[in-house]
Amino acid sequence: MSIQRRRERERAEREKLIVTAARELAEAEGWDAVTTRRLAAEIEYSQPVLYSHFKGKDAIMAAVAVEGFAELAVELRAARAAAEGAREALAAVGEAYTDFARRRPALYDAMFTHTVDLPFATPQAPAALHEAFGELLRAVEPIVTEGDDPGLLTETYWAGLHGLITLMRSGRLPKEAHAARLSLLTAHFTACAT
Amino acid sequence: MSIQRRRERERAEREKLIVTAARELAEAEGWDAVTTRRLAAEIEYSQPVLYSHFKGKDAIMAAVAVEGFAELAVELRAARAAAEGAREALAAVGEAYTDFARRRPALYDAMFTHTVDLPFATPQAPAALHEAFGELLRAVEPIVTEGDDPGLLTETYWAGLHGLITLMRSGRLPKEAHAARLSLLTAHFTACAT
DNA sequence: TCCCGATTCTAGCACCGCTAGCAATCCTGC
DNA sequence: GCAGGATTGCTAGCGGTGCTAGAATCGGGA
Repeated sequence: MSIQRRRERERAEREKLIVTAARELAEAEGWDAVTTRRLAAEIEYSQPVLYSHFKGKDAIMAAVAVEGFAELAVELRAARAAAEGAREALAAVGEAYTDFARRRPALYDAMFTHTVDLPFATPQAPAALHEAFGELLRAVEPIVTEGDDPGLLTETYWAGLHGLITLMRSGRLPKEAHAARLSLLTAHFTACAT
Repeated sequence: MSIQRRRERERAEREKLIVTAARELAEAEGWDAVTTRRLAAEIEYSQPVLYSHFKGKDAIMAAVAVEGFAELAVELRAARAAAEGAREALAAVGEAYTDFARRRPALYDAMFTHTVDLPFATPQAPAALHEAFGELLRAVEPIVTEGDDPGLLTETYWAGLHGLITLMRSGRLPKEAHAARLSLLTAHFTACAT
């Protein structure tokens, strides 16, 4: 009876331990440093236990990514709540988004860059993912002009943010002008509105 | 004398062979299939010859990427030349860009996604890279409103295109609405201009 | 106390990028 | 024509990867 419960609890704890260790290792040294051997050593278990919890390394990254979506949603919401007008809110959310990516590059990679076996653009996607996208949506909605689809506009704005981040992070865009590019992007999405 | 020449020529031919084989293999089966062993087998030489031409696998990818930049520049120029007005030209270039990425995903990855040891945002960058960016710039320039920097605006528009492509390719954005998102992006960059 | 089942580990597979050191080849000078 | 020497390309191997089969160990129930 209770023994079963205890085992399930311990198992859940160990799963959490794996995800946390993977995330910390990735944030400290990048995902390349997160090998199954290294991760196993970190949690002080042998390699195969990882596979009794997750299908493979990708699934572990996916679990880390889901954590990230929840945190991103919180940060975006805070940024939007702190801003005054609609334009300011969008700018604040854009800055919060790129700031999240800058502060947590490994987490961002798991969420948006790495190939990871998560359902994305479907209702089956994790709730945290929908929440994060919803925060973006709520920031974009007020500046939608008639005739435009809010969802599509949000996706497009999101793509702009994501493009800025990835191109900058890979050295393809100079870091210095990031703020200028970001405000250009936001300005062009809010222009002609209101 | 001439013997030296012949050797240099043969060496250059083999180098070209490596790059071509890498590109074809990548386009046919993706970059994961391009292992040094596989590539060596493809060119019918042993593995270490690759390292007498290139510092490593990344350098081979970089060489493939440079080929891609040249081709992209050509396609963007053609699209711009075929269009009538400034807005139509930008839309055409945007479509040509995303179409290039759709038709040549592996090439696009080498150019814009993969970490590759190429100088990018500096004058030392390959000429083909500057040409490709120049084509984008020439499409954006006519729609720049006063006060905005054309270079920065081009970078921002480029980031939008790149974000749309990568998020769509990784399944994070549904493929169906791509055309709608692309025209939204272009519209928001041309709005309030002229 | 003993046994059985679940759990965890050891050992190993096939692959990766990359390199040291040897063998064969080809050009040069006698 | 032929030996000597540099160059070239090969074989073999290193340390690493993700992942897994099967042995061993541990815990709970009879």
